[in-house]
Amino acid sequence: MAAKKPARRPPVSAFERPLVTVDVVIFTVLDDQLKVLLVRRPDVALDPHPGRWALPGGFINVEVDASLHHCALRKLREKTGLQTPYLEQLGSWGSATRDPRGWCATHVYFALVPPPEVGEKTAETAPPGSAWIEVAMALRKRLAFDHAEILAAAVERLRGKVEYTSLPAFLLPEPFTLPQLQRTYETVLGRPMDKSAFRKRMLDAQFLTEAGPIAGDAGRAAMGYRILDRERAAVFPRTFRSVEVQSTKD
Amino acid sequence: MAAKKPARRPPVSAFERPLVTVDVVIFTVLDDQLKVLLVRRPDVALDPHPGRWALPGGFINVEVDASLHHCALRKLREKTGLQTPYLEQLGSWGSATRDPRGWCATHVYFALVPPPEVGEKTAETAPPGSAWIEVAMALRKRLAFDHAEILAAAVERLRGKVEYTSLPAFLLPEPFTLPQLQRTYETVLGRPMDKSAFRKRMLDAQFLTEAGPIAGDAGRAAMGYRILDRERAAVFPRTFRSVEVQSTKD
DNA sequence: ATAATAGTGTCTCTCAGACACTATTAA
DNA sequence: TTAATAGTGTCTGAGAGACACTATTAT
Repeated sequence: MAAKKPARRPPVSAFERPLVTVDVVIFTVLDDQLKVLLVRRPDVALDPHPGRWALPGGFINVEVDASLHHCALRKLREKTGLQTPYLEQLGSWGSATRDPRGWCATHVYFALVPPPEVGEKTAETAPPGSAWIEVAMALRKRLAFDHAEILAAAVERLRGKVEYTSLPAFLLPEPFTLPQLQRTYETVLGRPMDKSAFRKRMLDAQFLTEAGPIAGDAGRAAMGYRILDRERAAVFPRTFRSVEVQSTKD
Repeated sequence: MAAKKPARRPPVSAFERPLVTVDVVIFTVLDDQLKVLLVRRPDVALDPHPGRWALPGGFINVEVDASLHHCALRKLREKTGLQTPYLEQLGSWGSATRDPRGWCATHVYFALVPPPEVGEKTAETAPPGSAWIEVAMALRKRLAFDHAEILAAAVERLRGKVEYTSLPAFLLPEPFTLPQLQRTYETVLGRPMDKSAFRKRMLDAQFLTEAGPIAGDAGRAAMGYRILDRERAAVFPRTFRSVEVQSTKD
């Protein structure tokens, strides 16, 4: 998609154009913790929030980005090298005051990726200037712009959808086992789940396909699975623990 | 929120700024049909889609719009005069090709409003140049830009959420009765529902408050209700007919 | 054999739907 | 008294959770 030089056109709108950015909230599960990829803003005085942690993102490049979605994929690729993440639009945040440089609207995506490959111990495998940070800790930091609010919304959306979808499967490298998947659910939701109910639910939802047994460090080998359709998550007919969720409403 | 004249600033981004618009998908139930408010684009040659039906919306005005949300509220107010609708962000659509005038991103909101007040027969009470159009018919029209795709996404989101939330309550003028609310659910979803299960579900969800009996045209008067919290919809622990929804998956 | 993990069977409780029932109002 | 609508009671079936059970592997 070659971008042509914009030809001369009459002005299409009397209004000043806002700044337009795309940010990506990239989640993974690493060391049994839900983590998010943050980048450090350049430590120069003319940057809006020098040295602060921020979500990866930046201005739309109308010359190379065919669409918002492509722009998000590009930024994700630049940060993680990944080609086929789970990527979903989260929403947009725009106001006169959220960026000191002017009226600015950002389109936010959220991505689920498997943890980075590591040599020995899971550690600093993030690109330079960026880091995988545990979500609760990230929320405690004073992030740049309104990124704390955006991150909170992303975490809420993730936790909410995990209650009734197969989203955590996208946080694992394939093939994975059902015990690994259950552990991922438990990490994201922060509570233990019943093994039998969990397995029934996953297998009944028909979104996995067997990929041969996988041996762990000890005990019986477990069946490996792959996601049938990486384009969309499976939706379960009920949420987990719907009863308790209701009763805690009071 | 007085907008000051933008002072001279150094350029903050080397990139050309995209066009930024806000569109609103406004739903109501009128004559037992789910309808959407559409506006006719001006019938002049320099308009991108002259004479076509489109979603109400337009460019952000950085002088008057404090935020995207305020912009959506303004457009809604301009079209319907309503102050307290249910308003939720649907998503954003942006690409190099969706608007012939240039790279354009639109932030789409969807609103649920009670039907317009009418003198005698429900009919043309929409503002000039606009009309309430039944959703299936609107989807069949060749709308301006990618508004057909956006409308389809809005309808899908609405129908999806209606299965497990109290959203249809925002389509009725208050106070309303449970039979009226059930009829609204049935209109939106296009299928009949069981009265007993419906009532149990609504009352158990604790989002309504009694507002005195309301007499209909015939038969016993029904209890009127108001929404307790107009800022958010109630979420039910299960979807309606989760069993059948599952079985139709095959 | 034992420890460790994977995977299954069974019981119970809750809730949604089906549907028949009662209640209230106007003519 | 009847028609029309509002509202309730009761039964059933499906599925989630609890938890005890069996299965498989390495040492």
